[in-house]
Amino acid sequence: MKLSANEEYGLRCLVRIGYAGEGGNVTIPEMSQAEGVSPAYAAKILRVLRKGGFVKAARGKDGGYTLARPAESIVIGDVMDVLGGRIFESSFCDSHAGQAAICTRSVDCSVRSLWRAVQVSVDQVLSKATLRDLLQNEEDMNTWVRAIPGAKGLHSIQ
Amino acid sequence: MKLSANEEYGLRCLVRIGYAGEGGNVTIPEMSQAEGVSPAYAAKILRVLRKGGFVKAARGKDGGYTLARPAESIVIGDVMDVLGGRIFESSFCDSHAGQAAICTRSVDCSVRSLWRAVQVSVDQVLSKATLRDLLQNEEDMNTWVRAIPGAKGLHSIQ
DNA sequence: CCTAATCTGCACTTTTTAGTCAAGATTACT
DNA sequence: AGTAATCTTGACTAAAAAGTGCAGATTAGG
Ligand code: FES
Ligand code: FES
Repeated sequence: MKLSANEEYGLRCLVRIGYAGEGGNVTIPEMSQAEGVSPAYAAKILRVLRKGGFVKAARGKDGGYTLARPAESIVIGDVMDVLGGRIFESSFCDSHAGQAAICTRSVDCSVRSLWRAVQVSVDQVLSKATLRDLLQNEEDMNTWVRAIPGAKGLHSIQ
Repeated sequence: MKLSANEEYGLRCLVRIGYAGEGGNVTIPEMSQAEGVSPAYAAKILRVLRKGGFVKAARGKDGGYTLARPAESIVIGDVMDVLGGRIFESSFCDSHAGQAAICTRSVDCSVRSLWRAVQVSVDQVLSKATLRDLLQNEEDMNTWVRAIPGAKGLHSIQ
């Protein structure tokens, strides 16, 4: 249950494009430099974001990437789904099925229930976060996080 | 942010051993059969659980695996840490640092703040779940999940 | 039309994770 | 002691994810 490289760099690139603001565009060499990844790799990640409909690219001289829509309409949960998939997908239990009583695409599996709970818990945070929320500094972000309704316990973030 | 094979099978094996109850032991061939993985792979996973201190093994004829301590004292969060690591580890931002203003082991990174929030959110569920909780059927488990204090929104689980 | 700056697509290599194999060590039973 | 059932270990192979390379397409500007 770790973040994949795709998720990490993908989100960071998206934030960087968001920073450029309406009309401002960011090129692959710029992002490569800023995030410390190779241009080729940045390009690969950007492709995923583009195919996901979060950014659009302009080719040719003076080209680069821009947000495909306003930052406040880009939900981080959706971005993460595209970049790295979900923790709990029901297909998982089908393909990784065992043979005995529990965990056999069983209608009665407590483990599956737990995964679902974890997924819901994550969604609770990621579905409320938009790119707009990330375009602020860490302190403001922490304030935002503490304000997530129903996310008690997150108060432990300092 | 997907479950790794280690996490999935590891937890399932642990549950299976838990089912055997105090004194009851489960062998590698049995687990292999039940979970639909090869004996060798089951052995590899069990080793992780053993080194993590969750199960203990008895060798020789009539050997097998037993819980190292009572199910209610085995916290699933701890098991997951051993099986697959955590979503947000502060070392991550050091090793994957970029070079520009944001995300450079920066003291001011909103993305990092979000990862922390997600981690806390997951911990909220996994630190409250013990193996005992998993040794019940899915329906009871769902009831348990809904009762997590502060986990509003999890009510959407049906 | 030419050039330089840019994105695009796909195939490739490297690294990590998943999964296998085989030889060895331990124990219960006779 | 001998045998069969069991776990233990480390090295091996296979698959997936991460990361690279390159030839091509697009655009702005002269
Ligand atoms: S059915 Fe998927 S974990 Fe049990
Ligand atoms: S410092 Fe780690 S994501 Fe920004």
